[in-house]
Amino acid sequence: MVMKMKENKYMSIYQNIVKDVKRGEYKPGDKLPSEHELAEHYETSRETIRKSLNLLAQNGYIQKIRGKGSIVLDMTQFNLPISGLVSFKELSKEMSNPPKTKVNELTEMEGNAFLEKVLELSPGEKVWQVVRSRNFDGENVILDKDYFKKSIVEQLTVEICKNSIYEYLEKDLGLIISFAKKEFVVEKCTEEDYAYLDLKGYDHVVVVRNYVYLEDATLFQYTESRHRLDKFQFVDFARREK
Amino acid sequence: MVMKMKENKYMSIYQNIVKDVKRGEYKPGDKLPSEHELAEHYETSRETIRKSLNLLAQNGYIQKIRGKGSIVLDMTQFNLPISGLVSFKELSKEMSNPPKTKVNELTEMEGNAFLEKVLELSPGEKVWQVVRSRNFDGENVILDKDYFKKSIVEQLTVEICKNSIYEYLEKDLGLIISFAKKEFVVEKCTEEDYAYLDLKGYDHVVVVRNYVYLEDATLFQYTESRHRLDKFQFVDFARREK
DNA sequence: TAGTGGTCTAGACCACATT
DNA sequence: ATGTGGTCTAGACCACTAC
Repeated sequence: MVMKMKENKYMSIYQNIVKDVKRGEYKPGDKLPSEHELAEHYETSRETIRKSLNLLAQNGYIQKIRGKGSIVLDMTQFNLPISGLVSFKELSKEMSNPPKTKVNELTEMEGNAFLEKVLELSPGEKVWQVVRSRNFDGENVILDKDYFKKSIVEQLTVEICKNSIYEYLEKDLGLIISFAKKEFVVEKCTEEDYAYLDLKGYDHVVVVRNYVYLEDATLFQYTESRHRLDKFQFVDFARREK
Repeated sequence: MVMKMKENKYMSIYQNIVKDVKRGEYKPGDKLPSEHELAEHYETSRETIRKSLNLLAQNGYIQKIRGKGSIVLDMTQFNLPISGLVSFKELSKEMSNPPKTKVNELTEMEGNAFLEKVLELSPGEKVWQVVRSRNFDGENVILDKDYFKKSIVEQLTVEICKNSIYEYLEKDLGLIISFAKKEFVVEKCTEEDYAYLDLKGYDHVVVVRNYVYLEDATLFQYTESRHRLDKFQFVDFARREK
């Protein structure tokens, strides 16, 4: 779960309670102390506590019930909150057999008609193209095609692409990813899929199209993640918004 | 987008601004009035306005930028917020050629080993099984298998299943769905898929497993939605949580 | 009746962007 | 310096649950 270290009071209280839940201090089915008690314990106001608890609810840790209290949910039911904006690196480091990444292509190019459309490029605008395959247990099962606006990401090296591009963007460039739109669809394999993936006879792939936006609402990245059918999985935790 | 009519101030302000955005009162790229101005205009406190604006941001209508203001996003980019908990009925009514639903099976049964596990049933507990196929343009492309705990949904008729079960649950039974976990995966077709779907030669389906919880955090429904590969689509809008 | 979470207020100070 | 959104406070009243 992506979570910045901010010294906000409500954020640190949130992280504190998450820790308590993970440690088993609070077990599934238990009730948290009331908001009033928590406010007293953390020496803060109730509204601040409520901010922390709302975060816990959003992320599937608790369920708040009016008149009763906040009940700790069974997070193991929601194993791996892969949902949302989690990057490949964060995802893979939780796995026992970590995958290997191979950088097949890293090219600076002008946007073609397709890219101009999906990245809202101005004519002639330059982009980085990164094509990587993800190897799990000796098989290439995911093909990631990333496109970044060069006006925002000026430099990119094979070394960076081998590790986490997002780590580079966030830690080194200071870019802040804010929201993303994902589209899931199944498509026939392309020549590129045949070239870079071990398809094992499958002739379709699950394609995840990802449009990523920065804090100032500018679109800066388009990614196509192409998964061999039998290796695709996605988990989503959705809460009814209030 | 599911949105209850509550007379909460922040909720009605939210709905008001949504209407303004949809009417074109505010256009993509425009800035909303500042929180201070909105508070004055709606004769309320700034915190209440902030609640409304946070809802707008969560649902992809605006992007809030510190020091600058709240910018209206281009919702057409995020066409159909299918994300989250939207039901089939809500989804289908937005389509030009509405699909037909056929109820293949409606049976009251005891939970087998599989259901006991996914629905956390006590031994011998009864469930409703509903098997429906969704017909788009003359082809059966989705097979929905729903399981409801009988202790929560006592009665169920073919008539209800033909329309929206959720409408019945929420409007008639007063059940409130609170959150859900979805799993996406691709699987080989079963005999049932061959029986109820027009598979057009495809031998795999996209399976969406859906675990639905009520307001008091009790699991009450398990659904398996099986989509013919070429007809599967899912859109997700994810915002980095704060 | 007492305790819980949900909403709302009127202020305060802060971090950031613009001028 | 001014204006913006982000955090935080100390209260208030309400709706719901439990006893």
